[in-house]
Amino acid sequence: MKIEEEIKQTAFRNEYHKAYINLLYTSNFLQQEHGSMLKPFGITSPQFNVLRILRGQYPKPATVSLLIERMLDKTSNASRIVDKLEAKELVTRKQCPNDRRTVDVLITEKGLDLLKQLDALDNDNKSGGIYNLTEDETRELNRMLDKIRD
Amino acid sequence: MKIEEEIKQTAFRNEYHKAYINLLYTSNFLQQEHGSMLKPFGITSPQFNVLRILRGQYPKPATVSLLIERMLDKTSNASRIVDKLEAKELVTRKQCPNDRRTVDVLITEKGLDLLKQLDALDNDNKSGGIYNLTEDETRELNRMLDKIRD
DNA sequence: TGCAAATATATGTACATACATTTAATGTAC
DNA sequence: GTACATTAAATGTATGTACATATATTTGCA
Repeated sequence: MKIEEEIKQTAFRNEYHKAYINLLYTSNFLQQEHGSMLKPFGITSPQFNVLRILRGQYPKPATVSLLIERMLDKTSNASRIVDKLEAKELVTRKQCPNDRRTVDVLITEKGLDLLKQLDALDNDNKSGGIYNLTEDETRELNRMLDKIRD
Repeated sequence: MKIEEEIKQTAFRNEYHKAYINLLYTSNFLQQEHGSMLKPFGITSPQFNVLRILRGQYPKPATVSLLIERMLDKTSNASRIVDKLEAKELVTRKQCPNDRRTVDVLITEKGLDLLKQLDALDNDNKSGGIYNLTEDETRELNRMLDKIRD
């Protein structure tokens, strides 16, 4: 559906304004879809992102700083997301002996298992959303998005 | 900066995955920029969006349902955003006499003034962000985003 | 050495989001 | 015209975001 119909606005100031709204709206759309996919598994989207970063490091631990550096939303509160993951026993947290200011966060077996389940789902789901684009369009989209943030 | 450098990830599973992350990241980037522009004026981004919808209706009032229908994030909580705007005297709220379930929300003079100030800022700021694209690119971006949500 | 600056994480607060539930008013079927 | 479903808005609760501040530790340098 065209963005005009989605938010029932017939006219935008110009093509740029429309693209701006469209970008935000589409991002929300994708995040909500992803969120409802994760819901049955008892984690939220930010929690999932942190788990994936931790798997990328595994079997090494990650510090909270490293998580912040790699999270999509840099200003979010990594400490509290790790709190939630720790409560679900998907990660462990212990003070690092070398530098007692930092904390070693490590994904658990349970966390790795959960991600494995979700990987399987992802592989079965290569249609819709971003997959509506051709590979060429996807490359073009990446180029334009990088340009927007320049 | 390329998305790989932004989140310090050297490899993505494929171009689609990269575009997905890039879309979410760029949307956050734009929203944060916009949020800090609004901050000195004492309103948040969702509050601003509601004000704009109300100006679009002015001098007619809008119901909360209409706000939800037109908001970028459909699942957000319009009632509570209107609470905040009412506390700042940017909108008024009164029960509708025809249908006593609904509420008439109306932007105040103070609200209209605030938007006018922000309009001026917007006009002085037609560079950077989405304006890094050419107009052709912008049309192409709109087309691709609509396709993603199909 | 001693002490200020820098760093790593955690905490506090206001606001927003996601989603379930509640309350009140209206519409509709019988 | 009463009973039940529907609709509109508000409220409750858990989580996340944005930003300021606090606490502990380490670093660096006078």
